[in-house]
Amino acid sequence: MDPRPKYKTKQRELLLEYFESVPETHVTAGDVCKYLKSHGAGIGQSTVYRQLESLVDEGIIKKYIIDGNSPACFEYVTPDSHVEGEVCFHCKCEKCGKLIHLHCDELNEIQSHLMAEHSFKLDPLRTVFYGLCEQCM
Amino acid sequence: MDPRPKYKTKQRELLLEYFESVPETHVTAGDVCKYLKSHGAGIGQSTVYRQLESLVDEGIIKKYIIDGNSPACFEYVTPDSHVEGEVCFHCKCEKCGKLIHLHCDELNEIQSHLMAEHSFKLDPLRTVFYGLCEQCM
DNA sequence: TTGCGTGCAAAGGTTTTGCATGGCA
DNA sequence: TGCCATGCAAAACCTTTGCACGCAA
Repeated sequence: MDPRPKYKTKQRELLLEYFESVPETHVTAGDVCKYLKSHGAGIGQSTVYRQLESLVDEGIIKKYIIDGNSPACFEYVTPDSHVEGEVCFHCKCEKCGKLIHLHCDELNEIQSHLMAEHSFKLDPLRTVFYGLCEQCM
Repeated sequence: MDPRPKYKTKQRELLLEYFESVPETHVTAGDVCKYLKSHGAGIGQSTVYRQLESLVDEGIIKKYIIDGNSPACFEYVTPDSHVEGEVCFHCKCEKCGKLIHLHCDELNEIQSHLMAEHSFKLDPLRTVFYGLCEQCM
């Protein structure tokens, strides 16, 4: 969006390192704080929140709002997912609360279908499928 | 699903009346409290939250999470969207807030697909597709 | 040197919970 | 009568903000 000038700080590097070390994983702001603290590299929580916001703006990580009351989830956007344009969908079990994320081509068709037939541009970042997982059924 | 409504209380009726009086509108828990209070029928806020949760479970109202930090929105689901045997999906425009009801066989395939390929039992009552409507695109 | 980034603590706002009381069936 | 629902206040929770200090460029 806007190429805002950024300082390269130690805290920012630590965050990036952490995210790169856990690809395909949803982490919360609290997770980040706890992890860094337990590794002797504690960062102030306000810094974590502020950096997360920046990284989202820059498109380096993605923010997911799974549920209004649980904390927001962040996930590293691997460089090759830009190329493939792969969409990630999320399923949340209403019973056990488990979060499942799907990379499925067939589900991508939902987007095309909604766009073509219903003129609706689906936002995979916000949309979550609720239901029951295998164990809870 | 499960016979959720147990008692018919005055507070529950007030809430239902209110929602029926403002169809096609999204209101927050705070709006409900304020409205009822200004009409001489104040209800404890915990009751409001607890009833809202029940009504959502029963499919009478829908809950929308537009943004993680702003309060959740609720909206009355009109009875005609409860056409028998038909599954109703909901799309919510993130920009103008418009709610779109979809009765589409193709979308029913999503359920089958999720069940067959991902062992996930989709709950159409709870699930909302977020995105942008035609006008807002 | 400039001014953004950081960290601490405190505030902010929404939602949940504990517990005694009240009301439906 | 037996439970469930209610209401109040307080707690819990995530996130943001104010302000002084530190650090990158």
